[in-house]
Amino acid sequence: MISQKAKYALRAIMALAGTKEPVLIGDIAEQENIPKRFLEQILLDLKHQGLVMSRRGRIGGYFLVRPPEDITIGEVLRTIDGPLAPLPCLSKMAYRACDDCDDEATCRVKALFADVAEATRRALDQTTFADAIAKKHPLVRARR
Amino acid sequence: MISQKAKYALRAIMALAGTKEPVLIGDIAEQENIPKRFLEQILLDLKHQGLVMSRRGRIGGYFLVRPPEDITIGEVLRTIDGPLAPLPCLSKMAYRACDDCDDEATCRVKALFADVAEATRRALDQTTFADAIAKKHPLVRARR
DNA sequence: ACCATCTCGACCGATTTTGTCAAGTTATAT
DNA sequence: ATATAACTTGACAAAATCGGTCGAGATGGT
Repeated sequence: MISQKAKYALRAIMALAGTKEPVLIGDIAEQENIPKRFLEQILLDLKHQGLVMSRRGRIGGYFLVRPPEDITIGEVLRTIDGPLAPLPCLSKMAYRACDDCDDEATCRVKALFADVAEATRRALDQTTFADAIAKKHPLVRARR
Repeated sequence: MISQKAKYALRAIMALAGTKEPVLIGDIAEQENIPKRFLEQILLDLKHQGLVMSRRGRIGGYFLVRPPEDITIGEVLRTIDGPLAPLPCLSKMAYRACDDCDDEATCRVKALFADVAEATRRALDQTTFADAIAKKHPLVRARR
């Protein structure tokens, strides 16, 4: 399960996907029904990660750095929820040894999850926001 | 990331995979370095789910109901960590509407995750414990 | 210079995670 | 029979995470 925070982040990005003009935090919050002060944090995280940019002052707001078809779910989830691998030792982007693993080379848990981790990584890093917008209505799904 | 509890459960099952004789909780706990009282809870959950059975009294212990090659990671993870879909509305086994979703049919978040959910489900439900034991050493991995 | 807006860090209650413990109940070897 | 090793249940609790709030300040268009 993804976190509520991640869900907000995804919705915020989709709210920005329609326009090139900066959008106010307040407008995104209202449109997507997200607590404003919480959304501020989220957008800040996305900004630090380089997914969005902001302009200050009057007529300020947030906007996407790249077009929606170049942004993957994986990037957003990693930014908000942290590593997406099932085990720290299987994370490509944020490798970390498991606390209780003495010999990673022969760890059966790691072996068990190797293919799973690869499959989910591929899925997450291949799905872009263009896909979501394209198949807005499940009944008229478009194949990529 | 899977929980520590799930990791314990997986290791416990692998500890049972070698024999048909009942294995003592204490022995599993010691061998796999799992807190005993905690492991009791975990095994109980697995038992309620029908993955393992137990015998009481002297010469008691736990043992697998099915052979390792018929037990998938998905079953264990669902038992211990709950639904494995990224969104409640995408769970096949434990469907639940998202709290904040007014129209599921046009929900862009759901659309975004449709393929991801399917990919991870397939991976989790196709990987069995036989696979893990087979490729204990990553260097001599066997293809299924 | 103004002021809407973004930025930063601290804080906070509720829930989940990761266990621990006590008091039973059950089965079986002897 | 009965002692005993083992399973079962439920309550409890410290620590981490989640979901969100708040105050004060920095920034930049007009």
